[in-house]
Amino acid sequence: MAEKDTLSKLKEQERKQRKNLIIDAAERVFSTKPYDKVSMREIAEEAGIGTSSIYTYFPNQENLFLESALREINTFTAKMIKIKEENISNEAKLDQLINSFIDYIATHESYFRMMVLFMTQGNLHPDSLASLNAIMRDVFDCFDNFFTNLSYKGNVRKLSHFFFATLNGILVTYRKLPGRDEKEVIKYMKELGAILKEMIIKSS
Amino acid sequence: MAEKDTLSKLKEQERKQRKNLIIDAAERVFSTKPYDKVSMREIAEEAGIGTSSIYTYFPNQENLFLESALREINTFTAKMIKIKEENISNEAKLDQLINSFIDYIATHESYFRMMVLFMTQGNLHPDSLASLNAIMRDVFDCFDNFFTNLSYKGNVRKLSHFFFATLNGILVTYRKLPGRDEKEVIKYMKELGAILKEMIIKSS
DNA sequence: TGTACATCAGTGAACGCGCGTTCACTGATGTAC
DNA sequence: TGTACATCAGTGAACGCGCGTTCACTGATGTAC
Repeated sequence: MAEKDTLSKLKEQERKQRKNLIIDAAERVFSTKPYDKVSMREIAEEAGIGTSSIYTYFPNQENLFLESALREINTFTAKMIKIKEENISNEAKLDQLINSFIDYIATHESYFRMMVLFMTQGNLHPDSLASLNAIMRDVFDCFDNFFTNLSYKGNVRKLSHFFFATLNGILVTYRKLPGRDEKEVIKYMKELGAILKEMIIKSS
Repeated sequence: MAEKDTLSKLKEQERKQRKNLIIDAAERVFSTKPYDKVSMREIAEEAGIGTSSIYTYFPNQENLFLESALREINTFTAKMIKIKEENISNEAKLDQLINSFIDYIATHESYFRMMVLFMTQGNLHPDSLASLNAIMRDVFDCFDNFFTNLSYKGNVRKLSHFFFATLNGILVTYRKLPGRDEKEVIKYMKELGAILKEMIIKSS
């Protein structure tokens, strides 16, 4: 009985590892083009497996994309927590948070676009939606914490929503500026982020 | 000679009218589903013509979608100019501007999503890109005007960019809130818009 | 007025493509005796 | 140790679908004489 349990646990672990290998491959593909141009065939090829093998680990495309996005969001949350624990002023933390967000999303655009899609579209499978909401709650809790430390006087959660929306908006709106290269674009996005910071500091 | 000219002018007008009829049909279809689920066949059916007839007036799908979006943006710009000319305080104007933007976009979601796509994707035909940029310049000029009247002390165009990004972000991010109906969503988006207003007023 | 011809918006059917997904099958590995 | 069997991850080929677009053609309208 106990042996059987550990055996099935091992199998379960193996399964998770292989899922992760596929997600790794997906991540590599996503970094080269917008998510909606990415096909199951391409991810399979990058992972070095047959296309149909993906379906041994993921029931369908939505699920693979979502699990991939969730892993990515978790990575970012970890980054945020690190910033929170740094030994610098709260204002400097806010500054770092904004700039990290911009840097991170700008280099992980597919995930960002995917998340926007998931949030906007609303056709997600209920389970998927629940996972996504749970992870987003973590992100917002993290934001809340920042603003509470800044002793913001209004509704903290609402400010977090506003904060998130503004950063999303900056990224969505100015990702491609005609005639400017990536570096310049990111620089400009950070300038807009600085306006956000100033406004929040003034409101605190 | 003169007759030929007027004749060809008439033809040109007719052509424009028919293009507009197709765009009308497209608008109706776009109001029922996200733009990326809309097909040429569907627009043709709504317009009561054969699918291939669309190609008499538009070279391809991108062009039809873009012209449709441009017409829509112009409508909104006209709305903004109307607000600007109202006989109310500058703060009230800002308030109206934000709320109109949210109302308008929330009920013209396809166009909004399309615009986001056009701006984010950057694969547009150069001519299309030029048209889009021209129209966006008008929009930003309009915003600039508002903020100049508020005697904003910083870089006005940059504030316009920030303003636009934030509104976009609010719309993109909170369009579908799980468990809330459309009315509640719009109300919440306006609450977030109010935060934006407060912050801008404080910065002026 | 009547006739032959030109123009051109509009058409339905078909083309070619890429996609997500399924399915019958393979072959390596583990298990039982 | 050897043999028969079970399991199951992995596979390539195929299915079915919907799409944007093209193309040869039609038929109404206008023009020339």
